[in-house]
Amino acid sequence: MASTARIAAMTIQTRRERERAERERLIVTAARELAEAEGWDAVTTRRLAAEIEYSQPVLYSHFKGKDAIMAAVAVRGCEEFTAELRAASEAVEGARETLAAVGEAYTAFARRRPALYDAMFTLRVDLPFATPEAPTALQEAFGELLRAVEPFAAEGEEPRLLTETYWAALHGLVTLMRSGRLPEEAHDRRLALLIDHFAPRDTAG
Amino acid sequence: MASTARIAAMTIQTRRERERAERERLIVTAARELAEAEGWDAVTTRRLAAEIEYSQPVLYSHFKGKDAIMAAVAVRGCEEFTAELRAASEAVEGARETLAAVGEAYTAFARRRPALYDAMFTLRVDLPFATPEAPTALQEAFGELLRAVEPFAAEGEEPRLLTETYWAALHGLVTLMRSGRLPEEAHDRRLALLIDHFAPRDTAG
DNA sequence: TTCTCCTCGCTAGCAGCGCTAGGGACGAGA
DNA sequence: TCTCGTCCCTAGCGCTGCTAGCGAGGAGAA
Repeated sequence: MASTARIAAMTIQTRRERERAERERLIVTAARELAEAEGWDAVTTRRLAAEIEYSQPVLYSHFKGKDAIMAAVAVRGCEEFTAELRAASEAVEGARETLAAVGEAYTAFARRRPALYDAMFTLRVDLPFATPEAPTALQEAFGELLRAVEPFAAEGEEPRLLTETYWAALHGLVTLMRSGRLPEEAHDRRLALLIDHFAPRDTAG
Repeated sequence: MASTARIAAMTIQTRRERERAERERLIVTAARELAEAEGWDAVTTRRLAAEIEYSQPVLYSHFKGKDAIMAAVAVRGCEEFTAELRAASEAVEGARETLAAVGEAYTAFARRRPALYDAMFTLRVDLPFATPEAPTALQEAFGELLRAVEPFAAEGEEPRLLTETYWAALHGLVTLMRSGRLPEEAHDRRLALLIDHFAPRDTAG
């Protein structure tokens, strides 16, 4: 009896935990969809609560605050992002082609999923970066960039730093364009220039 | 009599316009100082109104809204920014050294005046960019960059596009670092790598 | 000089934000 | 069946950007 009672208690608890986890996923998905559809400004706690058909305080029983929800969306986004970079790099042969493919995949992702990109790389969000505690997905995304850039690190250049620089350049292109500070129409040519300068046509590829 | 009356009216009107202009400058300066001291989040209309010792609605008689105030701060910032880039480029000789000096001045400005930099290049602000209507100061800043990058445009490369690309790279370095996504400590080395890739050591400079 | 009008800056308030305190319903376990 | 504990909701706080509408005070006319 005692054992069945404990088993029953455990199953109930298990079910509750399962339901809670499900609801948490629901929150993250809703936040992401709302952000992608109408931008992060439209993602208010009230709106999000209405979307998941719960009251506002429920959000705070899952996440510390709005930032934490955005961070969760960002982590999910990183997984997709990594997959796309990987697919792009695996679809081509040669170091130069890989660098180009990754660069194109990067900017394409940012333009296709601006809200996701912002959560990951633009907005202030309490996610650890560039430390061992950084989310795995994030580290893997950086790893994909690293694999593409590494072949072009000259003697004595640290591949990590070169990758960070390439990443920064891609990020700059994307953000300046998205904020209207660079005209969209020349994006492909700017990207080509960038790639040319990291992978000169007469070397390595 | 009629003419003196009209002259008197004109001087009164002139004085008022002068006072209005002065107050407008006061608003912009206060906004800038507050932003530099405590960040843009601290620049609320109430706080700003208190700072200039007027009530909130006065702000709206000068500017359409908070965004317009930030845009005004940004324009002022551009003037300083341009001056710094110019000073940096004039202080050195040689194309490569100029490119490096401008790059360093750029990132140094962004790190020393983060609030100003954000208003100019990061935050959403209704300033026209990359069009003939863009503020003169902005166009001059770009011109300084262009002068530095131009010598490194290869045959058939458009200097404007190459400049935009270099700008984007600098912007990416700065923003990723400022948001904690790139470690500060390696900034100089990343910047050096970037410059190396835009001005190869065995050419032009 | 007096009166009228008009300009200008104020008080007060709106809708919406992120976030939280506290109570009430409902189910679990005795 | 009763009690206890969990969970979620209502209501509200202090803040945001922004605005309507009034009242004082100076400008211009008589």
